[in-house]
Amino acid sequence: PMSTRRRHVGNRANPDPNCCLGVFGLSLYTTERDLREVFSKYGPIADVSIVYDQQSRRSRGFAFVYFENVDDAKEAKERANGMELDGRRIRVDFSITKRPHTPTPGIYMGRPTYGSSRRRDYYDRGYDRGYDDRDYYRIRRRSPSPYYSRGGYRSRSRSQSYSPRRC
DNA sequence: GTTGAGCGTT
Repeated sequence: PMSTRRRHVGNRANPDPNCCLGVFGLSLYTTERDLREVFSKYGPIADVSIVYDQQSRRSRGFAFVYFENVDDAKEAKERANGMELDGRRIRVDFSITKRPHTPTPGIYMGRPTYGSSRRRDYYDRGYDRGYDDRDYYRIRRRSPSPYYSRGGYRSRSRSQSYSPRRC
């Protein structure tokens, strides 16, 4: 029987819920610090990264916010989508990608190929992807944000047993 | 401080 499972990269219209939110339409003057301040209202943040243009060093106007827990990411997506930030209406959605691509080494990393070398494409291609490396931002995770210890961290409704789905 | 769709290679 054929698998009905979708490809994990997903489609762009309906990204599956996950801990990483893409935030689009940012002002060029919004900083990662600003984003952390806003989004930590919904739960602990693992990381925030704005995407910068390589030459100009300016923000490209979008960013990724990594939550520790998917449920907080869901909540943040609902509440922060359409919010105004630094004079711009921001769009918030689950990210379809998980992390920046690993830079390609630029040299052939596969086995030496003698003669029949259809293998080469296989090895070359694999290097640029990296969408599934779930451990990537584990090692980049910083110490918890100071913001949600100063009272802004929303308490769970009715304090029921709550098992966070971590990512 | 461009006026702006976008899913990333510090």
